[in-house]
Amino acid sequence: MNTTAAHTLLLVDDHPMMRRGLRQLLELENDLQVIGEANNGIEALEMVRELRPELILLDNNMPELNGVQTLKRLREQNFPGKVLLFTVSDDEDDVRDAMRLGADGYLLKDMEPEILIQQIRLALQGALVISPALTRVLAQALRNPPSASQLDLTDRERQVLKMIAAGSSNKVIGNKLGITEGTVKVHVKNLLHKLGLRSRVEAAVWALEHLR
Amino acid sequence: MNTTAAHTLLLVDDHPMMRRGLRQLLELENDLQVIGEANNGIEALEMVRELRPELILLDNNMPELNGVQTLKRLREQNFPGKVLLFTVSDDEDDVRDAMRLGADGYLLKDMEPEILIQQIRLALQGALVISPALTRVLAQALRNPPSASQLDLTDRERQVLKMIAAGSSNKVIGNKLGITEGTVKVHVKNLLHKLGLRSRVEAAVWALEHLR
DNA sequence: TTGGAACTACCTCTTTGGGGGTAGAGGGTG
DNA sequence: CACCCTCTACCCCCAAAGAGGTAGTTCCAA
Repeated sequence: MNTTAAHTLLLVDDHPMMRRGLRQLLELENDLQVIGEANNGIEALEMVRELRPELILLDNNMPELNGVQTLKRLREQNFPGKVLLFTVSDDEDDVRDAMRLGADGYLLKDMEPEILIQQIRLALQGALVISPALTRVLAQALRNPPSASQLDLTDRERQVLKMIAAGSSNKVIGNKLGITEGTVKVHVKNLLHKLGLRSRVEAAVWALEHLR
Repeated sequence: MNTTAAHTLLLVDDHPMMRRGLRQLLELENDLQVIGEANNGIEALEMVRELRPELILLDNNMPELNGVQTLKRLREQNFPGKVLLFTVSDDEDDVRDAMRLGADGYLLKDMEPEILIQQIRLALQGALVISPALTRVLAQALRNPPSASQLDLTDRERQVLKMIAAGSSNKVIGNKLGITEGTVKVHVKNLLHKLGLRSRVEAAVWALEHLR
């Protein structure tokens, strides 16, 4: 035991096995204490209110509420602790959104466990920790500041986008939403413009990688 | 120690942290011994030749060679051990392909670790182990036998499919492949028919979920 | 109250996509 | 050899997608 109390951590990941691996890894360190695990963003927000962890390890790819969206909510609620994105995605938009929303770090899951421990300690000391593999992505993100990202889509556009990603045609989408095909085309047009994409296929791919 | 030697296992997953969790979990059991870890299908095939494990835990979603494709290669090489798919995907086609290719089990990553141990032991005894959550999917798969699945696509079709999933138009694909747009349309037509899909968007989604 | 954003609907226009067909060249294989 | 598969290329035809525009409604905030 150290003279200071152990730092309290919350793990957020939709894979129990991943949480298991993390917890067992972290419990070997006596200055780090996992005080909770959440399956998704919604659960995480609830647990944060009760447990007040010092640091949250946040997966990005989760159902209900993804990591970036969870981070946004946390900051809106003035959560005072550290938040580290810990995910497989090295997507430029995700990284940029996370940084803009005030993440304390962005670590990739393919890193060595020992490095992860080290980075968590640095983050707890107030450092901004980023996987070295992301330097190119960060530079790129700085070079393209005018990217809108999913956060600027309207509800309707996000709804249409999800249906595009499900493979639906404009006509089918219109029927399901109770609006005309023409109106759907307007939403598609606008959403493509906001995201800087050129076709619904690109939109579908983008949606699968960024939504949920 | 038991009177019999421990069973030898190979872990195949592209996430070091997931392997870590699995290994630490499995090492608590003295009848199970992890003798190797592979990052992807290619590595797994090499390690199998050297290590001859009794059982392989195989993630499906991996770069280079996915789980189902790795299973196919293993069976072609007459690998005598057990092979369990251990993945997040409950996709009907993946499950069906795995079963057709002679998987000894198909387990979902959201299961409880204790259950996983138990299922591995059953598999080693020769049982066919399936996550209960897959019963509906299995029934569905039996009801739709005429699905072709990715395994029947030609190399060219798979190549075109990947470019569709990258958001490329037929014209762009043609340019990149050095063939006419018309020929690309032929490949798209054939590939859509083989996969039972109706548009390139559906194909893109399918590709993202099944390829790599 | 004025302004703006979101959602809706319609218009025209061009490009792209997808189904159907035929067919030739090259590579295996029974 | 004949047969089959793959890849290539072309044809026609029609549906779908996407870019551009105008414009009405509602609702919220300055």
